[in-house]
Amino acid sequence: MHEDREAIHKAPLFSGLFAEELDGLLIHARTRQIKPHEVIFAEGDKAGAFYFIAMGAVRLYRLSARGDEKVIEILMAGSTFAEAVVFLGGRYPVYAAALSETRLVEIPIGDFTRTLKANGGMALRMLAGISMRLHQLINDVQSLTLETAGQRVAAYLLEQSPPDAQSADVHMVIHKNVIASRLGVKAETFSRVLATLRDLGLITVSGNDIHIVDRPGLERWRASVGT
Amino acid sequence: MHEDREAIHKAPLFSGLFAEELDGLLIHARTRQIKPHEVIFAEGDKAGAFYFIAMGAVRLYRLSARGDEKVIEILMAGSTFAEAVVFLGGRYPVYAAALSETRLVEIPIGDFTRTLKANGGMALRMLAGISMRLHQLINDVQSLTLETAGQRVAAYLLEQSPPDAQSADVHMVIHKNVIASRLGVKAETFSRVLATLRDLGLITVSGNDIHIVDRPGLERWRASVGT
DNA sequence: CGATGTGTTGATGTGCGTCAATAGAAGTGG
DNA sequence: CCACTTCTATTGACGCACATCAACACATCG
Repeated sequence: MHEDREAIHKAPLFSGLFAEELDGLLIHARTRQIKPHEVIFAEGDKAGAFYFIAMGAVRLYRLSARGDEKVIEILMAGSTFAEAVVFLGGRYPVYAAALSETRLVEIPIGDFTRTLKANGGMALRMLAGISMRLHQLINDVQSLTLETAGQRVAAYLLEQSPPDAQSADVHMVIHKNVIASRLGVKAETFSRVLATLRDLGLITVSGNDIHIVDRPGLERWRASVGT
Repeated sequence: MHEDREAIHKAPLFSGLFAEELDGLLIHARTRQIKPHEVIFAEGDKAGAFYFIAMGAVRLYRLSARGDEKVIEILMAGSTFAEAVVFLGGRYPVYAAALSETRLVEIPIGDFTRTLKANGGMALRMLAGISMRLHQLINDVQSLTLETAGQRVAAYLLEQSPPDAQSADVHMVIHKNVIASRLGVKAETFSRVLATLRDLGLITVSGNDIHIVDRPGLERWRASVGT
């Protein structure tokens, strides 16, 4: 049926569904091809669907009154987003835009509620997924208020690499200003932090590839200084 | 059965339950009396229960490595909290402490999952509740990164009063440093912002009571300046 | 009435944003 | 394949919003 049917079935939210249930959900689904920077939906838009990312990447963000942007979340292929919108009065609470050439599967929320009610397991998986994002946001709030810019950047590098490694490589697929905004930091500051980490011999940078030379050292730096 | 049974039934999460279902959930519930400042659970504690506030108030917070505190949420009587913990690997992601003399109903999560699975409506209400808090946290993240301290304080005053009123009264039941932390601001700064708003004739302050003299003016101040 | 806790106000410091200039990297077209 | 534009990233100089440190005013309470 859908070209991305298999990939969709692997998404956490849908993984427990029977084939027929999934097909039912996808009956009215359609594929959308999105160009880089193209806006998928705007904050305040009437929400009629949620999305699965078959290919590409998406950023969710908010705009301030003055037009400044804060990236709330960066999503890669295989993720779903805006599922929770079903419960938020039918308006999207954020903007969504493509970071690169992206293929989305747009799933109308139509009778999604009914599906959820009928399928207890799916409701639980959705609760699990939303709870994790809740937890993530709590972490964000904490680090935005209690940690320095340096600590947030260090934390980002650390969580992008396996916890128990002595050294590791981080490949930044997306533009640095997007990552910076996600971390609640200006691009310039992000750049400066990487520079000091490089000068300390904790990392090496070449283009979009960061090599963490001394992971334990980076952890220590994060805990102690952060500046 | 439970002395607070009626109040519990009014909580959003439980309002749709049949009497027997509620009773089933409360079989193993017990009441806890908590003194001001007493810690209910700590971050990282093994999570065995969630809570209903029958009386009093509770703050959820995080601690930084240096011991600084950020209040994530302030909860009043009639609210439930830590429901989502069922889906978070069994550890509380925050601290919880009483703000005043407080009576809690502690509900073991034991067969909560089973109840959820059986009762589709309850799962949906829980999804709705968690989604709202998700939305709230997105707002927090945005205002922490894109708004000034003054704007956050103004926003707080505005959301504590009816939207369409010309003037209004805000009674601050809890200590100002707790509110300040909730807003991501130091107590001194909170105090200073209130002082400038007073000097501008937008509010008057007497003890824990704030009178908003000119709500539209406060909205305008928030939008324009915030400093 | 001292003691302890909570809020206000002043003086000073600083982390990070802002503004600006430059260097690369990448894409475009002849 | 090379000029030319355009975009992203880096680095420096500077300023400001807010934190920090500190002194004081006022409560409340034993």
